[in-house]
Amino acid sequence: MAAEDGRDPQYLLDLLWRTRAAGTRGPRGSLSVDQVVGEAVRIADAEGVGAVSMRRIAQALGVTTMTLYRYVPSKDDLLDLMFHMGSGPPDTTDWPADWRGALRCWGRQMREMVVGRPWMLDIPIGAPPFGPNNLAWMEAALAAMDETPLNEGDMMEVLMILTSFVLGSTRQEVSMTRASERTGVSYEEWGRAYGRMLPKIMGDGRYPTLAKVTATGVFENENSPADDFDQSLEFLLNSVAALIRRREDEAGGEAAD
Amino acid sequence: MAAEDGRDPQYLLDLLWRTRAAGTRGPRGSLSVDQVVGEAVRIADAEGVGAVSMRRIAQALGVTTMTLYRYVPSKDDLLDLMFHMGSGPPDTTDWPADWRGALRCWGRQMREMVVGRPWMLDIPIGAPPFGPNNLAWMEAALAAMDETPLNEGDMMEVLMILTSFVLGSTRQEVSMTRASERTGVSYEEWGRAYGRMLPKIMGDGRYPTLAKVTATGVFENENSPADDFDQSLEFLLNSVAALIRRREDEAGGEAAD
DNA sequence: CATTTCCGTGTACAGCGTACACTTACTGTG
DNA sequence: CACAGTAAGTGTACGCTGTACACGGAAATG
Repeated sequence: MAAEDGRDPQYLLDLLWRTRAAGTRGPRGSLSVDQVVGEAVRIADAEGVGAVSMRRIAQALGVTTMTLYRYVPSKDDLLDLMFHMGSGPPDTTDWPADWRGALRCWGRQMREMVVGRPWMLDIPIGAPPFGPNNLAWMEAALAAMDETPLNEGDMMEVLMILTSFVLGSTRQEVSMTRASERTGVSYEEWGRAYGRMLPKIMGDGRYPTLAKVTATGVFENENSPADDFDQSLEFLLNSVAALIRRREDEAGGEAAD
Repeated sequence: MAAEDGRDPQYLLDLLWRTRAAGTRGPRGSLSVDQVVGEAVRIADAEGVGAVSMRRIAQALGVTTMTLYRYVPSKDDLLDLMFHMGSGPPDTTDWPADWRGALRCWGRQMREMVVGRPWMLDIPIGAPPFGPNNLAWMEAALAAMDETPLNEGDMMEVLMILTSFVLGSTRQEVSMTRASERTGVSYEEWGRAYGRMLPKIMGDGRYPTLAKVTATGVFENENSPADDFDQSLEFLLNSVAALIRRREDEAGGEAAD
């Protein structure tokens, strides 16, 4: 059956959306895709994505390894599913009504989610983010901007920029904390190793501006990652505010037309 | 020897910067770290990071597998090195002198680099980006902003936001093109599969805003990825310009003080 | 009941990263 | 020049990975 091929985009989408046909004949399966992916997520939460193996999942589920392939076409697809389902939808219950407050909550919550599940950043990009949860995140951000005079193109652009920023900065943050964990010694040790490197950097004249900037002590700032994140997020929200103001002016001009 | 441990941050930094002690006794090695990493990069360029294995590299270099471990402590570290060296420094020769033009070139060139080496996005984050090439990229952006009234904190923040944006949006772009490649059928097929999905999305009422936005046909826009990127980049540069204007005003106020 | 369908299993294979013990060849020192 | 001392490169081996394939048996339909 061609539809069983994991490479068929339709198949992966069906997997994501639980819309698989599911023939009526024969015995019912004892597991579900959610159980398989859920167990994989549990393992990744506990020991990182490197600890996720088909045998391991199967053992935890009390079945043989090959059984899993009745529910998931391949491990690559399983990883895709883990990414799509591991995120979960945003929790919008306490969000304020104004666009800026809502987007702020959106960004913060997204950061927290990824920081809490850093293995999501390790999953190589397979399919574009078209799962239910990803769409829910998109929906939340778009809904926040719906009341503004931004047009659809604007909204998509802002969404894209915010998403990139959140994932990118979180990625950087995780790389730091992980470097400490992996080497067993913390921030300070890394800082000292880096400090030993700095003279060479300064010395060889290849990075004059960087040398100047580091000399002012920007790297020794003691802000928490969350604070740094918030600050940059406000910067971006300011830009969005400016864009909104521009669109307001345009609308005003049209109305007067 | 403790320093030989790949987990020592100092060791990795030495590897990055080619500052290893290199005892004088005994036979000289026939290879170099650059050769090993270079071959790994060549394989990744040709067949993706998944095709990079120690045996494969060794074979291409005409040595046994275990020989590689004389130059590189582990495959994880090799991947780190690939990331750090695969990027190469930016080419600033044709960049304009004004900050905006320079940052625009910086962003575009960075995108092109990653699009040309998409496997860089597949390497799980190991160490923070403290290699010579990464610092060169930082230096280039900071140098562009050096003439502006931005303070050091501003500059680092802008650098961080721009980097996140470039990597994040490129990541998204690569995920799209790769999904087509992996499934063997192109954009259109994915579009159709997605189109078949859309009614369900519209129907279940969970994504009203998204439904509204997609209905306006934003997704059918035929802009090239590069155009979309440029547009968002300009948006961010506008924000930087606004920040610069604010700092100018502050400086003016101080001067009048 | 007969038949179709498909779940779950067992075995097997090719490939992976790398620990370890070893030979070999080179180099600086006595 | 001879002799350590040192490090380069090799070969073998182990435990792990993802998954192809063939099979037995249970379940639901006609």
